[in-house]
Amino acid sequence: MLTIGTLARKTGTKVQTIRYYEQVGLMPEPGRTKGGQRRYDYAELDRLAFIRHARQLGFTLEAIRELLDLSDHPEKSCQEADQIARRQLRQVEQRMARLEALRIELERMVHECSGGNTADCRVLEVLRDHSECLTAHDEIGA
Amino acid sequence: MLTIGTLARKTGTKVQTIRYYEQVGLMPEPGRTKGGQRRYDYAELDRLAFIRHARQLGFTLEAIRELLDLSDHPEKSCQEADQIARRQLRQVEQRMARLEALRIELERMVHECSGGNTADCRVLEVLRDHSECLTAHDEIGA
DNA sequence: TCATAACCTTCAGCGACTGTAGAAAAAGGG
DNA sequence: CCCTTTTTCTACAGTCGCTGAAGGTTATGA
Repeated sequence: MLTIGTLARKTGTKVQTIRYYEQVGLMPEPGRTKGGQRRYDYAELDRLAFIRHARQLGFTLEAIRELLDLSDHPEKSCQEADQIARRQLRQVEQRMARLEALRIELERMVHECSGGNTADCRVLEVLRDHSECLTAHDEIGA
Repeated sequence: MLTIGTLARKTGTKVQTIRYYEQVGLMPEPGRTKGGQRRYDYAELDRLAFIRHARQLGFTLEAIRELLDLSDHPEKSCQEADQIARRQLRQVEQRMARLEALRIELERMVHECSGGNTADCRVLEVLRDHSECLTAHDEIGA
């Protein structure tokens, strides 16, 4: 039987995060000691490791919920899990494309900065005048 | 004199967002009609355009606050603005590197999926067993 | 037995918005 | 001038995925 702290250490998770996962229904309500402390078994450790790994790959908690559900039903088709992963891959690719556009623009800004005073700072100038941008970067929060 | 809605349309911002920027001190408190509605002039339009453009380039509101402050003081050195932009560039590059690691892992997952049932789904399998990963992806929220 | 480490619940806060409710103001047409 | 519609107002709750803190209780090892 594992305490929440042990579980946290083994998975690189904060204790509060585990309780949070329980609160939002990603982790089951575990057994308790008669004093009210949570006690976990290895199935729950595996589940948490799964969640953390999926988080590291950028899956949202909602997507992880679906993946866990699929994982709990081995007779279901793999297709759904595959689609969730593909969706995630597309999102990562899109984010990368957007970041690349930003990177180019930022690079141009800092390379053109000659180091005078802000009155003729290229960085500020570009920010002031969008039309100076080469690339379109319309969406915020890439 | 521009209404908040006009300002919103001209800059591609939501009306609430403009009010939010005012609340957090990024936008000044504008003049009001005797009925209490906000009225803006072109200086405020420029300021909002600057903010939105910087947001599109991924700058945080805190960084934008600094950039606006520099922009308001043309006699200051350009160096600070340059450093903020360089910092942002580094962050973008770091995020891209992390996303690239994720992309590789996700691609491998979906390519290996053969389409059976979830019992032997590669996607779920990789998520279950971190040791199957080629790359390290330790930080969450790339 | 007792110190202290780990645990408990509850709630607030982060960043950057977004949405909603309910009311008031402005603008345009008849 | 009146009426309708659109816009604006304030205030507050919700989003995502945690994280931290306050203040109290339980478990553990010496």
